[in-house]
Amino acid sequence: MPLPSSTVENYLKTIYKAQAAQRDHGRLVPMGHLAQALNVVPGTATTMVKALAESGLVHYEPYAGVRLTPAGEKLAALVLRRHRLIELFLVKVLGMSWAEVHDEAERLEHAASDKLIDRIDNMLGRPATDPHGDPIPDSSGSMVVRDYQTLLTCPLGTPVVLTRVTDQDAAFLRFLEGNSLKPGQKLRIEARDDAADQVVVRGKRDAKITIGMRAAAKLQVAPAEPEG
Amino acid sequence: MPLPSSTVENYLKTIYKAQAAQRDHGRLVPMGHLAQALNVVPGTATTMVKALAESGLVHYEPYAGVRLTPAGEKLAALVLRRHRLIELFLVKVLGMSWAEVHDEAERLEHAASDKLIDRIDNMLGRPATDPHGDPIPDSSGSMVVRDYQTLLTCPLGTPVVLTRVTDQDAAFLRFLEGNSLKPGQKLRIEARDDAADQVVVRGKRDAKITIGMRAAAKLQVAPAEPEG
DNA sequence: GCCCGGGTTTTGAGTGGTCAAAAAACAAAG
DNA sequence: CTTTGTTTTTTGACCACTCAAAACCCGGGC
Repeated sequence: MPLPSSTVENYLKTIYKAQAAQRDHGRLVPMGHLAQALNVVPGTATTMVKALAESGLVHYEPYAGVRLTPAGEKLAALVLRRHRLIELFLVKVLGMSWAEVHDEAERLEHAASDKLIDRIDNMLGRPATDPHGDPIPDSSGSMVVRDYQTLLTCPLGTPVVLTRVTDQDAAFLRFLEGNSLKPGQKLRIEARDDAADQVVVRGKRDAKITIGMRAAAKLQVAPAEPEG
Repeated sequence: MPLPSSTVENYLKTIYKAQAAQRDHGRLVPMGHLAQALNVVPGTATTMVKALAESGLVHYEPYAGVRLTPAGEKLAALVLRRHRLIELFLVKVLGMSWAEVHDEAERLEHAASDKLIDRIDNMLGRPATDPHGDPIPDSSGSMVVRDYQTLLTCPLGTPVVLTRVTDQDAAFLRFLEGNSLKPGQKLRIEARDDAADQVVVRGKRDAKITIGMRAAAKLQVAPAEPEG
C-alpha cells in the first residue's frame, strides 16, 4: 500500500468530479470522458484505470467505464479537501485572486501534509465551502452535498443568493469578479430569453448584468435569507 | 528548455549546499558525497549528473566530481529561496514548530509558483533569513553570505548572539528549542573542554547548558550588539 | 442479420528516474 | 611498478507514466 502518487490522486479526483457531475451516483464514468478531463490519450486512461482497479480504488468494467470504490472515494474526497482548503487559504490569508488560485492549488494539493492541511483548516475556522462555493470534505472524507438551483432553473423575480460557481476557468472567474458575481452576492433574475440565449440579473447596487445561458447554468443559487 | 523537474531541482540544491559546505567555492563535489546526500546509489548520481551537464547546469569531470555552472547556481539559489521562505512562512504565519517545517518545505518548494513565493516574501517583509538563520536569496538568486564563528571557535566569556543553526534534523532542533537555543538568543561561552567533549554556555536567564562539540560546531554566533 | 462508426483496448515504443552488480579508474602504499 | 582498496562508471534491467496507431468491441441503422 504505497501512498498514492500525484497521478493517482488526479485520476481519483477526476473520476470523483465526473461522478458528481452526472447526477446518478452509481453510474460509470466513460473512459473517453476521463481521458479528456485528464488531458491524456484514451489508451493511457485505460492502462491507468486497470492499475487503479488492481489496487482496489476503482471498479472498472471494460468498454463500459469506471466508478470509485469506497476506498477510492475517500481518497478522492481527501484530495478535494486539500485542494479546496488551499484555495480558500490562498484567497483569505495571502490575498490572491480567486481566479488564480486554482492552478496553484492543483499543484500544492499533492505536496501538503495532513498536518499542514489541518492547521490551515483550523486557522480558517473549519470552513464549509471554498471561494467558489464548493463544499469542503472534513478530515474523514465526508461532506454535505447540497442541491442548488441554477440561474437557469430558479424562479424569476424572487431574490436569491449566489452560492456556487461550477467552473474554475480563470477568464470566466475574472469576468464574474468584475461584475461582483461572487458567492454570497444577492441577486434577482429579471428575465430569461431562450431565443436570445440570455439571462438578465440585477446584482450589486441593482446593476444589470446579462449573461449567456451556458454561463448562467454554472451559477448556482439558493433562496435569499430574509434580511438579518 | 523544459522547466526543471523536482528531481533536477533537488540535485542542484544538493550540489549547491555541498559546495557551500566546503569553503572552497570552486572545488568539485565528489559523486559519492552527492549520491549519499540524495539517498541514491552512486551510479544513479553519475547518470543524472551527466544529463545535467548536457543541459548546461553543471560542470562535470569524470572521476573527479561536479560543480554548478552560473545557470545551475542561479536555479539552485531560487530553489533555496523557495524552501527558506516557505519554512519561515510556516513558522510565522501558521505557527508550526521550526523542527517540523523542513520536511514540509522540502515538498512544497517544488510546487509553489513564483507568484506565490513573492506574495509570501512580501507578507513577511522581505526577510533576510529563515527560522534557522539561513540567508534567503532574493528573487534574482543572489544572497549575502556571512561568515560566522561557531560555539567552537568564538572567544570565551564575551557575549554573543546565536545567528544560525546548520543542521535541520528534527530531534536536534527540538532539543535546541527545549533549551531556548534559537537564532536571536544571547549567549556566553562559559567553558570548553576538549577531553570531555563539551561546551558549556549560559543562555536564557543564565541557564547553564552543556552540549557536545559536534553539536556546538553546528551553532553559529556573532558578537552581541551592545544593549539597545 | 450485417455492417458501420465511434468509443475502447492493445500493442509497441519512449522518457525520466531508479537499482544491482560487473567493470574500470584512481590513489596510496609497499 | 605493482598490488590493494576505494570510488566511480557502465551495463542491463525495471517501474510509472505516457503516446501513436492498429485492433477491437458494441450499439444503431438498414
